[in-house]
Amino acid sequence: MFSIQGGEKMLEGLNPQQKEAVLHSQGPLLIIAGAGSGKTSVLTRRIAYLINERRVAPWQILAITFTNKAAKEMRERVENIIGPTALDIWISTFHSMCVRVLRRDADKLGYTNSFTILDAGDQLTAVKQCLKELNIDPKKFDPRGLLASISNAKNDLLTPERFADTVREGDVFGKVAADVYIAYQKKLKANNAMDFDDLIMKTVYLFQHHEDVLSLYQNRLHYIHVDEYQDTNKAQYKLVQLLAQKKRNICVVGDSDQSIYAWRGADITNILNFEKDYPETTVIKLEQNYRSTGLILQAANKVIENNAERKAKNLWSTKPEGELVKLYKAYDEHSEAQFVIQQSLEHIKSGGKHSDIAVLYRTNAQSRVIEEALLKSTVPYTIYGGIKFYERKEIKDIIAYLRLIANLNDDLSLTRVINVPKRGVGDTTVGKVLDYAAIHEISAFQALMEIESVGIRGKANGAIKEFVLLMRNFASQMPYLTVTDLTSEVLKLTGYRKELELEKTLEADARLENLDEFLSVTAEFDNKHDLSEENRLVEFLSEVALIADSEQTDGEEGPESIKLMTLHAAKGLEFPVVFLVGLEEGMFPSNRTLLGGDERDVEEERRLMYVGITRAEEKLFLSHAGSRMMYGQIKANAQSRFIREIPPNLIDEVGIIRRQPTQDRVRSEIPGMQNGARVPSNFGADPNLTWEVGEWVSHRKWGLGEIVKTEGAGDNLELYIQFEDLAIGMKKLLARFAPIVKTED
DNA sequence: AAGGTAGCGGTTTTT
DNA sequence: CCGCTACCTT
Repeated sequence: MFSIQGGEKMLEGLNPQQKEAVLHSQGPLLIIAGAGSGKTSVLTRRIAYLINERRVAPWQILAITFTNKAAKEMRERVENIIGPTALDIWISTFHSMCVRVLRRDADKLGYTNSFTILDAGDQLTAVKQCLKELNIDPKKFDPRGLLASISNAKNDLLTPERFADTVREGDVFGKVAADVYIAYQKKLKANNAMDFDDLIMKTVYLFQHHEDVLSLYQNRLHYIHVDEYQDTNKAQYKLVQLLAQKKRNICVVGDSDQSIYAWRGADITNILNFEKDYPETTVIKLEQNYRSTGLILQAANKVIENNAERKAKNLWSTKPEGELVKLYKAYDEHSEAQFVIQQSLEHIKSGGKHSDIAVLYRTNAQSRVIEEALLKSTVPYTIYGGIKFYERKEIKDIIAYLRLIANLNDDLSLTRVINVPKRGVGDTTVGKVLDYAAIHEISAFQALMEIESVGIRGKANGAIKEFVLLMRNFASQMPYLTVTDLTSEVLKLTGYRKELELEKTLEADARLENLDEFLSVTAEFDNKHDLSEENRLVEFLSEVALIADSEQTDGEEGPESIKLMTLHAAKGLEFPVVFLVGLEEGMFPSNRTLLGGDERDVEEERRLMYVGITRAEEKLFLSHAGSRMMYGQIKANAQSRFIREIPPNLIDEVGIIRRQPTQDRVRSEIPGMQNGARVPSNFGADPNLTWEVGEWVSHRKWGLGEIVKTEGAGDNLELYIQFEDLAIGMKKLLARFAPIVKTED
């Protein structure tokens, strides 16, 4: 197994720079890997080489990635070279790695080792609760903004106290953020919960304050690899530095031109300054691109050249020039979608596969129009991201139940489920319980256990007693049940499933389906974990918390479908045919960026464009729409500056596709309105009109209806309208607000 | 306590 | 445009 021939084989087909990167096995190594330069091959072969030829034990190697998907792929590829030994290599994302460290030693930081992990939604809820407690008006201080400040502070390794010190005199928002951060962190700790940023920050803190823990990992990990190093934030940077400073065999791979995560704290200077941090660094540049045809690559190079803050680099390729980049100006977003379909069909007709094709856009919302068009076509598709499985209400509910069972003192989960399904325990009751808990410094669940002293009587009292009994039962049964059985029992005994079954609506059925889907997730977990594992439930919950939703579509993805995803989700992937849609000023670069007026933000968007272009292997289609519905209004956007940055000689411009009738447009062609005019949106009926019984009107949402009765006058005029659609029936509307127009009978 | 409605605000991007 | 929230009603 450990043969020298193996070593030669490991270098097979690599260019000199790639070989050097594989063989370099002492000291810091910085690999500047351009798009499509085969960096994954280099990384995997390097790891295999260390094990096979340098006889490094697999468990002495750490490889950090940013997504679970990348970790999985890396593990598979190393395994292909050296066999199952690869399973012992510590390959994981930053976050899973930190969870593993913290599950062992979080008690040293005052948390229990079974702490729960909060997702974005939970974080926001927690912030809102803090605002309430601190009597801060969420309208004046946007909870999302505050959360972003807190998150930034954590990425910069600022504790609440240190963050407060950084707030400048007169910075009102900062002052509030500092107060909220303190309350928020206190709340999380009381709930034994950590958010995503905590996972990294607390691990760094643990290493900095517990020498023994740090040494354990420093001594064990002889070789450390970090993929996508340009995406690391300050906390991640520090973490890597702490781990690597003893053995100093640190290999980082990245491309500053593909840094697209500044908005979540990624600090491009981490990679730019790597050589300063480790003066003995060897730098290897991988500039040969093996992915794209010549003209596509030229287009990418030309676009990225417009960035001022950048280290010069020029990707080259020996591939043929290939086809010109195709540019389509569509009439509107619907014809843009039609264009994608037409071209896809053409690709199939000429012998291509659906799976060759990817449609990339700036924001998830853009997928809707394209999906609607695809639904009516014969083209199979898979959307990545978008509506997220783990963000659905029913899934969050059942997870909250499981969390509560794992930790009865988890107030955040408790408040989520105490009245789901409806038990007659409303806001008022919950408020009293929480007040009582706060005064006595106990958890909400403990307060529920002494509900008599809280002073809740009647229906709520009985419901709470039943709830407490149920939860305690679950908690005591937890060690003997698989996660699947536990989940089924919860759904049954809480009446959650029953309630949905009785609803008999399409929506309820979909929710039930999702719950069944969730049960297959638990079943998969149970297959891999023995009942004797004490912390199974906690383990399951952290696994679920760390899954990125863009990854979870994987299992069920139709192999023969075109793929729709955001540009961010496409990073690291490649496709023979790529559509970049919505290339308009205001869409991409986005309005936020343009209004912000910060040139560095535009540069980040440009890097995103660069990422998009370099995903394409053979064909690249760019498109933009002359007009587009945005926020309910038709907007005409200029073509994106990023298109203009591609030299015209690389572009093959294809004519405008004529507008096609769509249902949306039919709906706006109400008699009496000018064709194409906008349907009233934010305001009600025309105030100059009078409304009489017997007249027919058209309502924006409910369609045609007859006025059967009127009440009041002027601003208070109320119309009783019997709508044609029986499912809608009669409605009472205030004429001043109702989005209605008159029709000619 | 629960259900409905008007008003408001929001849209990046994700571990 | 859609979805969420803060009220208002029952």
